[in-house]
Formats: sequence, C-alpha cells, structure tokens
Amino acid sequence: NLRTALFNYMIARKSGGTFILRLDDTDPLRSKQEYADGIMQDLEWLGLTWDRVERQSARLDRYTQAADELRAAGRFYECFETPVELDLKRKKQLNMGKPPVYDRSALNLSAAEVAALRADRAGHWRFKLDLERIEWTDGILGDLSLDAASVSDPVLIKGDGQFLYTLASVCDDVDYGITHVVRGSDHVTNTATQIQIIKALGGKVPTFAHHSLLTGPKGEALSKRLGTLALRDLRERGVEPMALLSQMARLGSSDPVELRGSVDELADNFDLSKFGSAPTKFDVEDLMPLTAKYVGALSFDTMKDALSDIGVPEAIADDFWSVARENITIRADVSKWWDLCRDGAVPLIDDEDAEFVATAKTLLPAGPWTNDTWGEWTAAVKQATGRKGRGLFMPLRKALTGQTHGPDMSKLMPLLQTVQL
RNA sequence: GGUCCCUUCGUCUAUCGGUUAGGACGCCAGGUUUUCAACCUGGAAAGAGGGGUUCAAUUCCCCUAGGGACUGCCA
Repeated sequence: NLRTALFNYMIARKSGGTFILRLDDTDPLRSKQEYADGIMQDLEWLGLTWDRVERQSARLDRYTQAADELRAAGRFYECFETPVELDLKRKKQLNMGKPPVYDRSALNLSAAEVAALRADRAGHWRFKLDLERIEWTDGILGDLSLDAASVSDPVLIKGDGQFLYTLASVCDDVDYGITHVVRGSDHVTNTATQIQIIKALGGKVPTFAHHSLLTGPKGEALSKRLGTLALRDLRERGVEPMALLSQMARLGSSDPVELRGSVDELADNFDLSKFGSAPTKFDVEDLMPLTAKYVGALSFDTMKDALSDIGVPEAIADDFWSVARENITIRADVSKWWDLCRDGAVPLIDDEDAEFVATAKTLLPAGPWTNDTWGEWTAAVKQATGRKGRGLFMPLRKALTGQTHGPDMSKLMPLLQTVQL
C-alpha cells in the first residue's frame, strides 16, 4: 500500500498534479475514523502530504445519479440471488469444469417475477458488460487485453443499497478528472471492467499502470508476513522514513536503490517505465543499511534532544555524536555507546593477549584524556612490547570497549567517563 | 477449473536477432589507513527446460515446468 501511495505521490508531484487522499468509506460498518486517522498518521510519518481529502461517504447522491445513468443506458440490471445461491452456482460451474462467471439469469426474469422477488427481498444491481475483448495499454505492463466473457458482471449496488468500491471509485475518477491510475497488479482484472463502466458514464479513460506485487525474500506472498511488516512495526524497529521511501521508490526498477534525502529528490528520477512486471522480492533487512546511512548523516542539532534525554552531558554531546553516528544502525543505538562511555565495558581479553594488556594497563595515562591520548598510549605500548599494527591496536580496543568494532579510538578515548580495565 | 501477467548473476535489473550478456546492491580477494569503519582496485556470479523459425535466438513462435494475481452483494 505504501508503495502504491508513494508512486502516486511522486507522479503527482513530478507532473505538477494533485495528490488526493480518497477514503473509500462507503461501508459504515467497516469505516471508522480511527482507521482513517491511522492512514493519515502513516502518511504523515512518511512525509507524503496530500492536497485534499475526499470521502466517498459524502458523495452518495452522486453515486445514485451515476446508477440512474447506467440504468437509463440499459447497462444496469437487478438480481435477486442470495449469496448462498451464488456460491452454489459457482461451485456447480466449477464442478462441470466451467469458469465461475455469473450466468445472467436475472436478465431472463419477467416483470411479474421481478415484482414478486422484490416483495420478498432486496435486489442487488449488476453492470452489464459488453462481451467484447477489452484492450488497453498499461504504463508498466504494456498492451493488455481481457475477454469480458471471462468475468462476471460486477455488482455495483448491494442488496442493502450500499454502493460498492467499483462504482464509487470509477465515478470519482471521472468527476475528479483523474489522469493516472497507478495501483498493484492485483487490480488488472478490475481495470478491464472499470474501463467499460467509465465509458458507459461518458468519462475519459485514464492512463492505467499496474505495478508488480512484492513478495517475501523467498517469493512467498507478502500477506503471510504482514503481521511484522506493518508501517507501525517498521517505525518501531527504528526504520527511517527516507530509508523506506528510497527502497520502495526504486525496488523493482532498473534504477539502483540509493538513499535519497527527500521524496522530491526521489520523484525527480522516478520513471514508471523503468519498472519490471515480474513479482519483486522484498527483504525488510535491506532497510537497515539504508537506515544506518541516513542516521549516520543526521546533524548534531537533530540529535541534540535525544542525546540529552539519555544523559549525555551537553559539554561533550557534540563530540560524542560525531563518534557514535557512524557506528549505529538506528537512532536508539546511541544509548549503547553512551552506556559504554559512561560505565565502561567489561574488557575482552584473549588468553594470548593477557600479558600484553597487563603491560599496556600500566602505561595507561592518567586522565583527563584528550584526542592525543590514544596515540601517546599506543606509542608507549608499542615501544614496551614491540607489537605493531593490528596486533597492537585490536587487543587494546577490545580491552577498552569489549568489542572488535567501533569508533575511532583516538576520538572515543576522551569520551570514556569510566574504564573497567 | 478459467482468465491475466511473469521467468537473465544471491537480489533488483539492462539487452528492442549478431554483445567478451552490462550495471547496482551483496559477496570474495588485494590495496590504502598506526586501530574499527570508510575508501580504491580486482574477482567469482545469470539467460527455467524442450521444441521450432532463422545464416544467427537471452531476444520471435509453440509446449512443459515454475512463480504471482484475479475468479466476492471486499477493496
């Protein structure tokens, strides 16, 4: 969903268009304000700003009018099968090896039969497809076509009078003058029937583009992993919006995935035609290196408050950030380095280095340490032990930080408030 | 069952009949840096399988296999 929104956002921004957030809320039971709020919060977190919001629930009159138009054009007919009956029909067709397409038996009802059925139950309304080959050129998939006979006449109004997504969205697209419909390829079949409805309503058919769907790293449907891939989860894991956006804007295209500073920058080089049509594998873990890169580039001013929150003294906060920034993945990781600076680390000393480290310890200068301390100390240790290079530095790094990786030692030493060596 | 789309290095992809099949990320190896990282250079790494058409097929056609999607009074 994010990818679709992002594509649309970028196309709108790049072409000077309008990005409309449309809430498909025709079903009052399933449409709650909190859901809409959730969507808007996610978009805000990502920095995808919309130019206006449209609610389908506010346009019911318009949909009624559109339905009347279709009826007048003879493209709309009332059906009375119950869901159970329809289900049974489908199963029967399947059993006979036939496609489960609605048989249009409602078309054969006499006026008297319709009257009788109406008295008994509420009918639902279907759009009568022209049984022709529907063709269009997709912005990503190229030339497509679908035989209308292979799909059922779409239901546009439910028995309870509720308008369905297909009618409402087509109607909106026509009224708002939508030029580009960019969505997942799970909608290609819908597109075929929607083209006919748009034409029946006298609207101009927009440009359609269907992007491939993402799968997990092993090619499995993403929906199976959705539990851990919600935007909210990614946010909690510390994934940075720009990392996510950078990934989503390019994954599946022939452009390399590179961290960009803003959505506008991403939009500049965005080109739908560079996307492939095959399902695209997506690995959440790929987001972490991008996040690390983004976080590493964050200015001290941006991090100032966060650093003060974890107790970094103002006097050394700037220096601390410049040391920590390149050694963390997510923002929250700074606290690990601050813990180390504040409390020291349990020394990591290999057996063969025990004697060496003991010697080094006796040569450790008294505080306060400066940027020169590391150089002076290692020089003294080098002279005393004859060690050099990696064999000299690594054991000292491990003794002081308890780790094999980390910041530039000369810059880290002055920041160590405590040493457990 | 039907319909639609798809299949090139591990991953995302380029190639619009003739290429040493290119790039990016990742990976490996060197180099550089008095540490970590970064950086530089180099390297390994691919046309699902089978038939055609053609002087020539990754490219065009067919079949098979595999993947994705749709097949709702959901969106």
